[in-house]
Amino acid sequence: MVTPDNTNITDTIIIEFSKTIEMFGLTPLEARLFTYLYLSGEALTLDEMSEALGKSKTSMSTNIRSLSELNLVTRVWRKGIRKDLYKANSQLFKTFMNSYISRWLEATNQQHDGLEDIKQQIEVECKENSITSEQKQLINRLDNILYFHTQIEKLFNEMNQNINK
Amino acid sequence: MVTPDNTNITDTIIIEFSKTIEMFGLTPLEARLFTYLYLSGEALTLDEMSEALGKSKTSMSTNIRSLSELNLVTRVWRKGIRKDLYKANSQLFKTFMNSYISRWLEATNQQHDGLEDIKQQIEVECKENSITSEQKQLINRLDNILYFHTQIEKLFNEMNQNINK
DNA sequence: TTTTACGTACAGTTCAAACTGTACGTAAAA
DNA sequence: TTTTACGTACAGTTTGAACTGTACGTAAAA
Repeated sequence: MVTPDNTNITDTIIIEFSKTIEMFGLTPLEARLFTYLYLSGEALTLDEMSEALGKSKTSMSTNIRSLSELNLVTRVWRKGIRKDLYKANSQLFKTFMNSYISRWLEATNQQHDGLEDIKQQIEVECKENSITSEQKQLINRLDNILYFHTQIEKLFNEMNQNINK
Repeated sequence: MVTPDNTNITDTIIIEFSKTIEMFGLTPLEARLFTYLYLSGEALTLDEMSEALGKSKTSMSTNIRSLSELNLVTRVWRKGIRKDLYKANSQLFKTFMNSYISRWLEATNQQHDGLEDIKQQIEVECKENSITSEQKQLINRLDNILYFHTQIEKLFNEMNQNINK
């Protein structure tokens, strides 16, 4: 090896770090794309990413959009350049945690509401008919599930506070 | 509606609650299976689950095994019954959080180690050759990534303490 | 012992998600 | 204005995961 070549090492880091990022719910390609952007340190065009990762430009477009909606990358403007430029947000912990917590809170809130609706429905039916012990048990379980959601929401709200304090 | 029929309501709960459970990284079927077990309240056989969810027995076997490895369901022994019986662990929050945190810690530890190895490798190479500014930047990014892992591990360790206190 | 009933390994199939290439709309450049 | 360069919608293709049925190993029952 005469000239120093960082390609191998960079690739290895990408593979390894992408595994961690996938834990945050990203697809393998989203993860690879983010890591590549992060390591490169600069804002890149779709064509550059496409070239570097060996994937189609369409795929880059789709995946960078996902990352953008998750607030993990940011579009950058530079005068004189017509192409879109994207860079990875560099505050890893804050960036990923905020994104992750938001998704959890949004999703659990949604499902919490859905389950509350179901509970209403049960209560209406229970007034009309007599309650079987089977129904009683179902209501009990449903209450536990609702409480479970409350606990999750509490936990993630606290995390949110801690991370942004 | 003459006879009270909980089937519709139960199905709706399964659909809704499964969405929440999927957030913990379970597949749709794993989620449905767990929810069904949880709502039924009793220990069930593979055949009963297969019948109830309309999926093959093989599929039940595979998925119940996954849930078991995640410590979300427990195998139950009852004398005189040859079939395997499984019940859902009923302490939802504790059960899911412990399972989830374990997976995060295990995974991030693993990847942390992998990245440390890469760092060693870089340091060896840097002694042999002179360090380019590009390499310097790569090392810096890698350090940030390693620190990111440290932060995640710290966070989940703290969560673990809080949940089991 | 033989027979029966069970769980699961494995190969094949089905289905959904990931990915690509083309073709189009749009906005800058000429 | 026309031309060029870009991002992306969309249809088609590929790939991998989910799922099934059969066939087997094992242990209880007869």
